[in-house]
Amino acid sequence: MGLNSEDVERLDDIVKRARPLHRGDFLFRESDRFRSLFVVKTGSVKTFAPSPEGGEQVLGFHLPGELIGLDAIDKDMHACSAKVLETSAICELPFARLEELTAAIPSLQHQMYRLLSKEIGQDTEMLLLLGKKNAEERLAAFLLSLSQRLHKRGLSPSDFYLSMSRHEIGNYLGLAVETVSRLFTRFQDDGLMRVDRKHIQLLDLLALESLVGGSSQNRRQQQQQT
Amino acid sequence: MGLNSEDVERLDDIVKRARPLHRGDFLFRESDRFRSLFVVKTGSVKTFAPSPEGGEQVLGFHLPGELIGLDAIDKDMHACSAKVLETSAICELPFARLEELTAAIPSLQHQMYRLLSKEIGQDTEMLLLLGKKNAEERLAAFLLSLSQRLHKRGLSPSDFYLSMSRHEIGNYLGLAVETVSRLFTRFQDDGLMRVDRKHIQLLDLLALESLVGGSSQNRRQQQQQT
DNA sequence: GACCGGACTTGACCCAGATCAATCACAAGA
DNA sequence: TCTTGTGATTGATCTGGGTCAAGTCCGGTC
Repeated sequence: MGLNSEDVERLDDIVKRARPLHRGDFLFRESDRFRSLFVVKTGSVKTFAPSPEGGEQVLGFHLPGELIGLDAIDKDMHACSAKVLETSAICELPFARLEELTAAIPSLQHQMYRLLSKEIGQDTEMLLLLGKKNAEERLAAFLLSLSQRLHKRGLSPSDFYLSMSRHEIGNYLGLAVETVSRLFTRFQDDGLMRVDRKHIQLLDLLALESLVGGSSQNRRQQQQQT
Repeated sequence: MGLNSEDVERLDDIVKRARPLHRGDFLFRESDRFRSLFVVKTGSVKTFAPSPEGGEQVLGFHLPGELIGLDAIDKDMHACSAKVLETSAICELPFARLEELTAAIPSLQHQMYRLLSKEIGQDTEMLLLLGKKNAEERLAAFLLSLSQRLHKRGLSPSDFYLSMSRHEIGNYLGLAVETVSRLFTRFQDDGLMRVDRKHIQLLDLLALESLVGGSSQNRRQQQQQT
C-alpha cells in the first residue's frame, strides 16, 4: 500500500493480537466508549444497531480482512454493536496510536482516508440496493458480495458456509425470513446454486450477476427531471 | 473545533471561493477525476448515482454547511454526480492540499476523520430508514432531517422551501412520486404541516417525531437470535 | 433413542405501496 | 390572453413480498 518496511513495522507494533473469540462474543456494544478499530483475521462478525421499535437492523457482515468500527470515530462512541458469528481471530488497533502514526506517515494517512471513503462507498451501494432492488436482486447481490469478498482472501468464491442465520440475512436485506428461504429454494430450482442448510455452492455466477443488474424489466425507470 | 486562529487561517488559504452556480450546474459528474471536496455555502445540491437499470438513485441532498465528495477519495474518482438544485454558492477544497495540512495539524486530521466517520453514521441511519421504515415514517424522517439541518444553520426549522421535486424526494426515499404526494396531502389533512407547492410549514414537529419513532405497531419485530 | 427447541421451509392470505390513468395547476412563451 | 409543457395530485387497480400458520428437520441432551 505504498508503505516501506519500517513503516509497516511501526504499524505492526501497535496492533494487539487477541485470543480467539467465540460465537456470541461482543467486540463492542452500542454506546461503549470508542477506543479501537478491529480487523477480522479469520471468522466473521456482524454489526447491528437497535431500531426505535425495539428490533434491530443488521448493518453488515464482516469477513476476514475487513475493518470494523469506523463509524464510531465521530462521536467517540459506538453507535452499533459487533457480535462474533463463529469462532474468530480479531486484531485490535488502538485508534489514538493509529492517529499519531498516520500524522507521521503521509502514505498511511492517505490509506486511512481511503479506507473511510471506501466504507462510505459501500454504504452507498447498499442504499441503492435497499432503495431500488427487489427481493431477488437483493439476495443475488448479497451472495455475490460474499463470494467476491471470500475470493479476495483466497477462499473459494463458489463454495462456502453461511455463518449467519436466514433471519439475519433477511434483516440485513430488508426482507422477511420467509422470503429469503423461498428465494434460496427458487435459486436452487433454477440451477443457480445448491443449498444445504448453511452450506452454499454457487453454480452459475454469471446468471446471478445478470440477476443483480437490470434484469427487472418490471421496475419503473426512476428518472430525474431538471 | 479545537483549531487556533493561525490554523484556521492556513485552512482558509487553500479554500477556493467559487462564483455562484445555477440550477442544473454540475459540481462534478460520475467518473470525473477526484480533485476537491465541496462545501455548500448557500443553496442546495443533490448527489445521485446511476443504477444499472438506467434510472438513478438520489444519494443525498446537501444543505449549507455540508461537505460533498468524501466517497470519491477511495478510488480517486467520483462514483456519483452532484447537481446544483438552486442558485448556490459553493466552496472548493483541493484535497491534495487539505491532506498536507491535516498531516501537519493533528487536530485538523482528527476533524477530518470525524467528518468521514460522521458520513458513515449518516449512511447507516439511511440504511435503517430504507430497511425498516414504512412510507409514512420515511417522509416524516426526511422532513425532520431537513428541519434540523436548516435550524443548525440558523434558518427556520418549520418554514422552508423544498428545492427538490417530489420525484427526487421519492427516489431518495425509495418511494413512488404518487406516494410522496399522497403523504403530503395526508400530513396536511392531519394538521401536521402545511404544503403549498414547494413551500413547507411544519406545524407539529412533535407529532412528526413520534411518527418516525416506533409508531408502526403493525411492523414485525425483527429480532436477532444467537 | 425419545424428547425438545430453535432454525428453516412451505402454503394461504392480505395489504402497503407501486403502477396505471386521468386530470389539475402553475409558469413561461407567443 | 391563450397555449403548452412539466410537475403535482387524485383515483382505481394490481402485486411483491409481508404476515400468519403449520409443518419439517436437525442437533443436542438426558
